[in-house]
Amino acid sequence: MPTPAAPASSAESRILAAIRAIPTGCVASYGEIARRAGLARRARWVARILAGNPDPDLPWHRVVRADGRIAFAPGSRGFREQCDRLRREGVDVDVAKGRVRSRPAPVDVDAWLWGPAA
DNA sequence: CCCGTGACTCTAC
DNA sequence: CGTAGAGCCACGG
Repeated sequence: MPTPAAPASSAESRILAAIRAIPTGCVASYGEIARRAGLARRARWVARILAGNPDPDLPWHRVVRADGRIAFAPGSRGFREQCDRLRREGVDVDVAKGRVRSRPAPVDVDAWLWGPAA
């Protein structure tokens, strides 16, 4: 066998790579990550992978819903940690709404990524 | 094999 | 800008 820590599948590893590719201070949606990994319509799968992801270095906090909302339940531990991590990176987060506040989503950008407020 | 579940998304109202 | 409903997909019982 190659390595005991080998990825479960190439698809999964592509998803993880897409998440790691999100620049600091930016966020991307589950669906966009899936799309980038060549797996359209697999947003829920991305979520499932994140839920079981053991890698502490993975920037999971940069992944949010398509509308910018935090996927965790408001007030939950994951919710607070994600808000906190994003804010530390300079992302403008509306904690009350549980949503990333940013400039209007650019439709023409190849990467559906929101930057920190220019 | 059917059914319920979930860190989702899109369309309608 | 907010809620409601249906669609979607992988997974476990």
